[in-house]
Amino acid sequence: MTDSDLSRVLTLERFFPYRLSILSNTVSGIIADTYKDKFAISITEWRIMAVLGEYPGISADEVSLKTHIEKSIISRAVSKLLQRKLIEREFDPEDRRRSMLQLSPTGKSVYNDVVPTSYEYEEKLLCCFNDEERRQFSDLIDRLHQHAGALQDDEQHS
Amino acid sequence: MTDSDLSRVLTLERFFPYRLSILSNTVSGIIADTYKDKFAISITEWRIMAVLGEYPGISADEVSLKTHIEKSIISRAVSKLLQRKLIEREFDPEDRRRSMLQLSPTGKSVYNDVVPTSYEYEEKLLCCFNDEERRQFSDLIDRLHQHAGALQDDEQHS
DNA sequence: GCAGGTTGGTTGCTAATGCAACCATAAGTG
DNA sequence: CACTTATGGTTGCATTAGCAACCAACCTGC
Repeated sequence: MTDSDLSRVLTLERFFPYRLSILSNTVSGIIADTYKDKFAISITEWRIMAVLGEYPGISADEVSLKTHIEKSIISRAVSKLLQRKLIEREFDPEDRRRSMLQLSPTGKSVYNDVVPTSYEYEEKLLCCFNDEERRQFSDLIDRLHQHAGALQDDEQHS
Repeated sequence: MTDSDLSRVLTLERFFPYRLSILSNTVSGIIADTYKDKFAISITEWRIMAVLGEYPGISADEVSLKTHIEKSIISRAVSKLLQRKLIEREFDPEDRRRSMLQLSPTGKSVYNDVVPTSYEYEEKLLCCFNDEERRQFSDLIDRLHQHAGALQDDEQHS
C-alpha cells in the first residue's frame, strides 16, 4: 500500500485498450479529413457508402451488421444520403419492409474519388512496416478481434 | 472498369483503419461494462480518474493532454465528478487559473476496485498471444502510433 | 502599469450517439 | 383464419461530443 492509498496504479499510456483507442482515433481521424473537407461526408456516412460499393443492393439491416453501426444511426444517415442523392433506395417487392440500397451515379463518382485516396493513406500509414510486419500486425489484429468477440459473447451469457 | 461503374472496390473488412476501429470499440466496450454497471462511470470519466490516480494534483489541461480528450469535455466531466465527490479540486495559489485535481477518498476506493479488474481483463484479452507476440503487438502499435502522429502533423502544416 | 497577447477553464450551440418504444410487414401456430 | 411472434425500419428522447466564443488570470514589452 502506497502513501497515496492506491493499492495499485494503472499506467494508462501502457494500457492496451487505451492505446488501441488512441491509435484508432488518430488513424480514422486523419483519413476522415481527406473526404470530410472535399465532400462533407462523415465517417459513418462513408462507411455506409463503402459497404454499398462492395455490396450493392443490400438492406439497411445488412449495412448495420457489416459496419457495426446501430440501426437507428443507419436509418438517419441513409435518409441524409438519400436527400443528398448519394445513394438510391428501392423496396424489395418480395418483402416490402426490406430496403435495397445502392450508390447513385453521384455516389459512385464520390466513391471512385475517395477509395484511391483511402488506399493511398493506408499505404502511407503502413509504410513504416515491412511485409512481414504487416502480415504479423494483420494476423494479431484478427486473432485479438476474434478472441475479444468470444469474450464479449461470454459476458452476455453470464 | 467494372459494369458497376466503380473503378476500384474498397474491402472495408480488410481496411486497416476500419479494423482498428472495430477492434478498439469492442475492447473498450467490454471493459467499460465492467465498471459502468457497478459505479455508473463512463469511459471518459474513468480515463480522467485513471490519470489522476497516476498523477495526483495535475490540472484539467494536463488531464486533457494525457487523455487526448477535448478540454470542454474534461471541464464538464470534472464538474460531474466533483458533484459525485469522486475527485477533489483546489486552485494553484501561484496561478489561480490552474486547478489541481486529485481523487477523493471515495474516488480512490473506486479506483482501487476498477484497476485490478481492468488489468484482469487486459490479461484475459491478451492471453491469446504468447510473450513474443505481445512484444511484437506492443511494438507495432507504438510505431504505428508514432508514424500516424507524424503524418497528422504533416497534414496540418500543408 | 497598462495594452496586447497567452493560457486555463467554462459555457452555448449544434450535431451525433444510443437506447427504447414504436409502426408496418411478414412468418409461424393453433 | 385469427393470434402471436419476429423482423426491418423509423422516431422520440436523453446523453455526449466537439467546435467556437468567451471570461478571467497571467505574462510580456514598452
